[in-house]
Amino acid sequence: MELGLSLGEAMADAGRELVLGLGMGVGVRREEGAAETGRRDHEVRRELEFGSNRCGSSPEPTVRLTLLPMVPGLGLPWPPPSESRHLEASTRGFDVNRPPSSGGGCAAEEQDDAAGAAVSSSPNNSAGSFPMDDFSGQGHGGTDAAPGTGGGGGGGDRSCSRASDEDDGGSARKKLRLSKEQSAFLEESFKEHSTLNPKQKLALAKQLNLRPRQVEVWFQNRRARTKLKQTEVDCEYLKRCCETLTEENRRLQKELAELRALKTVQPFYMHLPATTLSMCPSCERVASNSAPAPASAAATSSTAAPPTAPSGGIASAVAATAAPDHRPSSFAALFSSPRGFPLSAGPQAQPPTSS
DNA sequence: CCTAGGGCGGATGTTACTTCA
DNA sequence: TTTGAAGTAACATCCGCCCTA
Repeated sequence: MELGLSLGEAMADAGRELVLGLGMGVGVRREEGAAETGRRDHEVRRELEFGSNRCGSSPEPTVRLTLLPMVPGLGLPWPPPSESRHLEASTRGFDVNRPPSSGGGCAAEEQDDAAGAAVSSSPNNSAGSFPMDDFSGQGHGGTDAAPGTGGGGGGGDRSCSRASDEDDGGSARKKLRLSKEQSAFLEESFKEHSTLNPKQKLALAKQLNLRPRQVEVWFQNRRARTKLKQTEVDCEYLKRCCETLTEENRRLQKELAELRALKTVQPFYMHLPATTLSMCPSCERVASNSAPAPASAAATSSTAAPPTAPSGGIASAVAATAAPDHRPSSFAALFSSPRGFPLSAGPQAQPPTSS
């Protein structure tokens, strides 16, 4: 038995289909859809908040976004399209990954934005420094707004104090650390657009005093790690689905056996007024009527609407079939959600257990 | 105080895909 | 229609940095 789980639009965006094999763990089959282009701009909203309410194992705080600084002029970098071109020609802070050049380098820096990203993307040049003088007084000191990492001595500000005085000609690639302001702004931007078009990338790079390549890399890593976390959450959820379905299946098998035994021991049960059960195709609930349908009622009821007290004897069994429980089976409950997969709700949105 | 181990995150290289001339 | 270049996303991986036991 294999259940094809449609994971809803979000998973479709991710271009994969998860196949849940009952009792066999979870297999993830990837399908890199050919129709991926054109949907990239629409997959923003599947960005998830991996907060503590999402998954207990996920340490990523969502409150990080609240650290977005009140920086004047730091709006999101994609104003109406008419402004984008203007932004490209707008003021730009000096390139953080090169020594502050005397004024003659302006032309070269403009080249850096458009095509020069590759030029400056060598490991040597990745030694970034983020003066970030634009940001409200964070800059160099230990007055880091982030209270969390006391030992860090100022998170992103580390990079600010580091790179400018480090060797730029060294062969080892330097690890820059984006400042909290930069990270927060990138996060905010990522919530708006999980992918960037070139204009957005350039605008964001300008505003954050980063190279476009850095912005691009940040978004790539962010997508990758978001997807990784999402995959972990998905797997966890599917494991639980599998467990639930296995338990349901076991219970139904047991119940079927009991009913069959009941049928053989007490044949007069078949002479009772029959109750026909039918599965509503739309809601997957069992409906009953009094139409005479001998011989099939027992089997139908055993598989579709298990009585709440299977061993309660004939009376209880008949009562159960006459007044069927409209609680959907766990299977239906699992997949009756319109999305089919509670991506936004996370594992805490457990399907109702059958017990 | 020192250190090993692990996690995080920025960066790089590769591959596959799409678009366009 | 075919083809090659360019651009980009996805992915795997590297590795510097920081935290913690």
